Amino acid sequence: MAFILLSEPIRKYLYDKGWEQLRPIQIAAIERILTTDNNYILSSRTASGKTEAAFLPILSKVNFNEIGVQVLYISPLIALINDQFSRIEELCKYLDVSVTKWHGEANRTLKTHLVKKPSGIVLITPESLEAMFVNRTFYVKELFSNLKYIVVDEIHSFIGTDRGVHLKSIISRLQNIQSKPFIIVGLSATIGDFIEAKCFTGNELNTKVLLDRTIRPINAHFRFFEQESEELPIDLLIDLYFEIKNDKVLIFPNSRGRAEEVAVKLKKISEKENGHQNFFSHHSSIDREIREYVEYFAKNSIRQNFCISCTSTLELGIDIGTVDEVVQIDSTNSVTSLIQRVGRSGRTEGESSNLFLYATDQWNLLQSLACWLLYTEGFIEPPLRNQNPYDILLHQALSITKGHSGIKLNDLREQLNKNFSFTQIDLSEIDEIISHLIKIDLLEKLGQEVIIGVEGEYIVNNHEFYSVFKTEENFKVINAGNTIGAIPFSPQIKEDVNIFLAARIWKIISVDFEARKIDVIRASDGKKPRFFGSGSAVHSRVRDKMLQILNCDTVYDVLNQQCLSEISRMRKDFAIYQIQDIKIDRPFLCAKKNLQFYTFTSTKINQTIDLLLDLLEIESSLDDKRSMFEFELSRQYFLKNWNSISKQLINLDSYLDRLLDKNLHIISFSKWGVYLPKKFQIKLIKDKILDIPGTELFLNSIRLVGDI
DNA sequence: GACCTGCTGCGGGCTG
Repeated sequence: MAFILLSEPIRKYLYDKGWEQLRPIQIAAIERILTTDNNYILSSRTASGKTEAAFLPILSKVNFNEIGVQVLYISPLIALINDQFSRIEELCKYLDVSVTKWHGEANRTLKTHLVKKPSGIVLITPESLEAMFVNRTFYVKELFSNLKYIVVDEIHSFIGTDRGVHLKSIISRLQNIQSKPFIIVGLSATIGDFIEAKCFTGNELNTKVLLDRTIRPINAHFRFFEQESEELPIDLLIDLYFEIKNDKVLIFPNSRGRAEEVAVKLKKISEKENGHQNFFSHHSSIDREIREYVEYFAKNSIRQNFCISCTSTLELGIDIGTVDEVVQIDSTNSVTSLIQRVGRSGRTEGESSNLFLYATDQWNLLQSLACWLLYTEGFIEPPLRNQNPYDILLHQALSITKGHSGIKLNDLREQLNKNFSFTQIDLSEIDEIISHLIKIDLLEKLGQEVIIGVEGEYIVNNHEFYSVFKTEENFKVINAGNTIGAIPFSPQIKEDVNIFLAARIWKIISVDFEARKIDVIRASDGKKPRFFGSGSAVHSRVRDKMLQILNCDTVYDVLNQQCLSEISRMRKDFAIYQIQDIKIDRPFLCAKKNLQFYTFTSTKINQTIDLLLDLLEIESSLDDKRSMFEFELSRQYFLKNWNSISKQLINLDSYLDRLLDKNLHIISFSKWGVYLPKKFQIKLIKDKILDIPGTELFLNSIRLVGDI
């Protein structure tokens, strides 16, 4: 059925390709896209043919003889655009349709060709679209006012993020210049909840989800090697080496520094054992060319084995070919992340694949097991709902004003008000934000018009303006004129120190603070580089599961003997609290020197409680990995205050108000939030860092058990 | 001891 619906050239393409059958998601997509005008979210795991599922029917349906770009493909990564370009171009040869890459590193001459004769398909990033709206408002209309389809790849990576709100706003602005609305097709990995995904099109009711839940059978193996120093246990590395030496492997050690440590040390072991030398590291601090070489090597090594030690740079769908095994060292912070990483292995249809989960301490073992169990139960964290994106609205207000080279105040208000990315924000709030922008000279009012103000010019004319996320400042690492990568400054960076980078060892020869350059030469021993960063939040379901594991006697067959005995040691430790009901009982211990309180709840709720304790001037320290607070107080004093803590939630606004006076740093997580009126900064902090309703529910339902 | 993502316009120098 599906095959017959496709146009003649597309059928020829399939025939030439020798595809004997289409995948389920492709059949469903072809039938629906070709026979309805709905928006669609195509959801299935990595490498299940989602790109073709979208493009086979779209290319069959669209008449490319019309003037203007007909199909716009939006991707979160340049690397993905380059990957997809060759696939889409191959398809388009059958139709005589032009395909143009448009991103910061794409060929300018080809971009100019497109502007002269707008047609066919364009592959672009959200930031490049933003830049076009800002600098070439006229071209946006010429190019994109006759669009038929927008395809958003890896849409899950945008959902619940600032970048997603930004992209939604851009799509809304594009929809505004059409005479007939375009259709949106989102491509997504398996996600927990589709409401937010559907909202991405601006028309939830008219957006349908096509879901292929088929998952590959995974054999999980847990291992435990306690880490006693700063470095990974050598036993762990040796055990790991013998597990992976004859395979194609991805290792996720959770940080850039550790990724380097793992790559360098495994390579050393392999040297001794006369094994292969294809050990690489892959993360944001490694130069793009070197990363591309690693990806190229992996994709093209049919016979040779390899091992890439990486961070989340290899979580998204960059094509690296077949991977036999995935190794996770210490726990992911979410089930979502675990699913993404597992999805990278065993790309051959019907084959089961191996997952090794190493832990270097008890709490990582417990969290890792909790994530794995939730994964097997089918739980996935629901995406965050960004209810109050005042900061992104502010950014878009500047973008629209700059793009129009001045705009009537009423038009600006109206454009922001009808933008479907900001439906939660009232017109009166938009007015307040615009007035504030005028007050701080980012905008200037001239009669009925607003233009970019004196202070605003610095902001909008900087290339940092096109993105809504912040980036750390880096020092370039250079060896004999070749860039190895770029790392953020840390006290460790000084002459004569040896560091790992790009799976090699380097000695720092000189540091140029002015030019932000580090010169290095090869060395034979050293230490992993240090990186500082903020962590990500753990969902309360993961913490619930951790407590549940501690409070039962199930013997999990994925655990080896060592892991089992660690878990039973923890169970023994927690048995003293005599937990009856894991939903409400939370362990409380009066130790020799301090009080300990285990919340077993989400990172956000912990952070909110931490703030409430500050407000009450109760000194405490939060260890979020253990989900535990420690206090150096008497039990009586703590309990007296604890009972009234939830009442303090109403004082949070005024407390945050005072905090913002003292310390602007607390809003610095938001690139554009720093320019908002204080009232909105407070709302933003409550929305993004804290969880007020969750904390209220938590505090009102739990019961302390143990030394009570 | 905690991740990742993107980037215009303009001018100068060089090549064919």
